[in-house]
Amino acid sequence: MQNKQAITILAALAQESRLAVYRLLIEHAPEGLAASAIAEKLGLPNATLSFHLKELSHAGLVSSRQSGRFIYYAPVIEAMNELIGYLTDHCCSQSGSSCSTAATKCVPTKRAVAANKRRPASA
Amino acid sequence: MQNKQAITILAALAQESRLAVYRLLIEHAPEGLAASAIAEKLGLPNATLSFHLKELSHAGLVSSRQSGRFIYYAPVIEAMNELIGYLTDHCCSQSGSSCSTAATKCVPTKRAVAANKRRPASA
DNA sequence: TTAATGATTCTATCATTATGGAAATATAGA
DNA sequence: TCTATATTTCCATAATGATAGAATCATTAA
Repeated sequence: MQNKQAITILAALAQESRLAVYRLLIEHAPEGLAASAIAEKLGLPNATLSFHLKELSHAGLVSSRQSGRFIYYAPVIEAMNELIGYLTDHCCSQSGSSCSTAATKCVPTKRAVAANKRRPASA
Repeated sequence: MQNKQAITILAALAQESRLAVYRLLIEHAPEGLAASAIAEKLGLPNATLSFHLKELSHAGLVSSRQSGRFIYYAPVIEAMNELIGYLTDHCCSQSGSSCSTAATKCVPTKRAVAANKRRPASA
């Protein structure tokens, strides 16, 4: 992960509405939710939600796929895993001590992967 | 972890200088570094660094301890662990699928804990 | 107490981001 | 086509954040 990319991701999440959107999408991973469903659940105006979804997409935190008149947004788990690595890697490496680090592994089950393939969520 | 706290932490890290400071401190965990050492390594003016260190402290991401004329800053690992949990918990819980999640465990070794006790880094 | 060093606060300026109404752009069904 | 629905873009306003020089505070040694 690059420095700029990490900042983009962190900035994308450092906003109340976007953080709420992301956590909502995490719950609904891997299929995701339509923009209209997100707006309803979070009580956000369409324009505001669209603005925030663009930010999240640009950061690579969510992907989108069109399905009829609906656009489904889903979280990109790998982006989060890379961010966590960027933030926690090399802990204690410059001191006499050391840390035991373990990357977060939020990996969909085989069943979930299959479901995702049936409705792919490409950016 | 509370919503507001997560946003405070994310916003603190979503800035180039602060992210660089944090990652530098992670490398130097658990003892940390003096403000002057951070400023020198990152090429930041004192006033600017002080401003950013205050932000990181306020977010609970770093702690500080005075030692003579130096103030040492060290990362608060537990804050990062809580943030990661806040961002990744309940993944897939609302869909038919499920995720295997694993919290990052950046835990100092016994030896590191002992070293930290000898030079405590209280906020 | 004086001088030197480390660190923070004050202050003004500059830059970025959030908000949401209104208009514009798809898409699907009749 | 025409219409309703889903979503995005445009835009102006408001709010927040970053920067760093200068002044100030804190600590230590002489």
